[in-house]
Amino acid sequence: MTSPNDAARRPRYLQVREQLVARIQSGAWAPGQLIPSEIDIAKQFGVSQGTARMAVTALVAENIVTRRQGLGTFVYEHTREDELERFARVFNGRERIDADSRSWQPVPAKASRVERRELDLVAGCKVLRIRRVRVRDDIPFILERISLPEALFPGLAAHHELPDMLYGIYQRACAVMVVEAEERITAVLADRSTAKALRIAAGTPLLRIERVARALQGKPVEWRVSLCHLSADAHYLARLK
Amino acid sequence: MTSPNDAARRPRYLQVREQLVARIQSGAWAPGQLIPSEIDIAKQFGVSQGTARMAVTALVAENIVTRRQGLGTFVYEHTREDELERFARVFNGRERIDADSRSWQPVPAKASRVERRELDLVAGCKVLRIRRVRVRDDIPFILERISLPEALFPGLAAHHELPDMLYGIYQRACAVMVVEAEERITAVLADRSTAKALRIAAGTPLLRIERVARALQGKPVEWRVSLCHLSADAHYLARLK
DNA sequence: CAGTGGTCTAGACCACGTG
DNA sequence: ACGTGGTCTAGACCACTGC
Repeated sequence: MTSPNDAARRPRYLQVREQLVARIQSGAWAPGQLIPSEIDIAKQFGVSQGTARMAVTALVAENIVTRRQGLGTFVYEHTREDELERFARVFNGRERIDADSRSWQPVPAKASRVERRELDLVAGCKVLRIRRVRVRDDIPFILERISLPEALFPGLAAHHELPDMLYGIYQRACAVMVVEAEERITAVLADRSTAKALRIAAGTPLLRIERVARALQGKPVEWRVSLCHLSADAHYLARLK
Repeated sequence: MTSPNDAARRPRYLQVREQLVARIQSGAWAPGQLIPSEIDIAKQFGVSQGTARMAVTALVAENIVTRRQGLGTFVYEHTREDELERFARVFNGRERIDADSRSWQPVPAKASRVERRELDLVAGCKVLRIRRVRVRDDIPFILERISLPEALFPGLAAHHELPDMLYGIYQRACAVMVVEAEERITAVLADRSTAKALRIAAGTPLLRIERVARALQGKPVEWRVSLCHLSADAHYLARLK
């Protein structure tokens, strides 16, 4: 049954979707937590199971929620494996490269012009900066600079040793759920300091990957620039559909 | 009602999906053609509209078919705009770069070892090779080698001038529908002949993009290697979800 | 076993594009 | 006005998981 004075004529299932997002965003439903069954959702919102299901399906498509048959539907939780699968696009032959990383402690600073633009911040905002080298079999191959809006990541500066995959930390320690990212890729030559950090010759061609990661509502929450020295048959893999 | 002796217990909607794919693959429904309405499909296969709809939804997700509200559902047709949107990932600032191309006529040849591996061909198979330079404002910026299994592209060698976007031609002239692709990306230095073709200095860093495009059933139908000279704020854009 | 998501039905009405 | 896809209902049974 559709109510007579329908709010802006938005489909019911999208309205339900929005309410569900709100509960997740508010933290009422924590990462990894079981959310109500489709039938319960239907009852709570006064819609049929089919409509509740459409709402949940939308969330699944956005990676906000995960369905497990026979178990239930859970708030998406970043795991190491998951983050590798979704966000680590550098491969060695057919194998995904998983790296270790050696990072400096996050450093607070006033956001630069570029940081303000990429992270959608106003003048005067502060950021946390992380620098690190990612290694594979003790061989450094990615030099990385990461910037985060300080306001969204309270307490992160206290972390001394950060893991290689960060989005689990963002989610658990700071309640920031990364749901998508864009990467802009170019080819550059290693300058002297980069070459030194990666233990290669200056002038070696590198892949420069600039990523902006976004949370719910498309809010940019991380800007990172990675300089990658790809050996032999290593490459960045993109899927086009 | 589900029949008692259900074929391999595959969901009905997937069985319907398969039948629809078969009709498209056979050419019974041509590119751009209107396919039967969901209600007609439901009647033809003896299922409800909901089930027919699930089958069509699966095809939409695979880019095999396109829904247009109020009009109907159509077999996917590669247009220039569409191919740009889906497959041209090189941008200049926020704008997608659309190029012109100057191509040599396709040349038949015996498939090399690499071509056999990438295109999944047996020894002795032949390929068509296309070489071209893609230009923007009369400035060459991509040098490209393309290999196609000759068996799938009869008559293509007769084409003298090929457009920059090829998948429309593949589809209309050769009934090959590209539905997905993978790109492996690395950074390389321009060698002498590449530098000459792109009118740049040898040793300039280039983006090397190696693409395998696939048709229905995951069959590889095109292998291409692009060497891209990206100026100023040009870049390759990847979306991660 | 009970409860979940996954599939499926047989309807209904709405929103949209074309004639 | 008509036919399309888009939304929605109120059921049903199946397949899977954990207890």
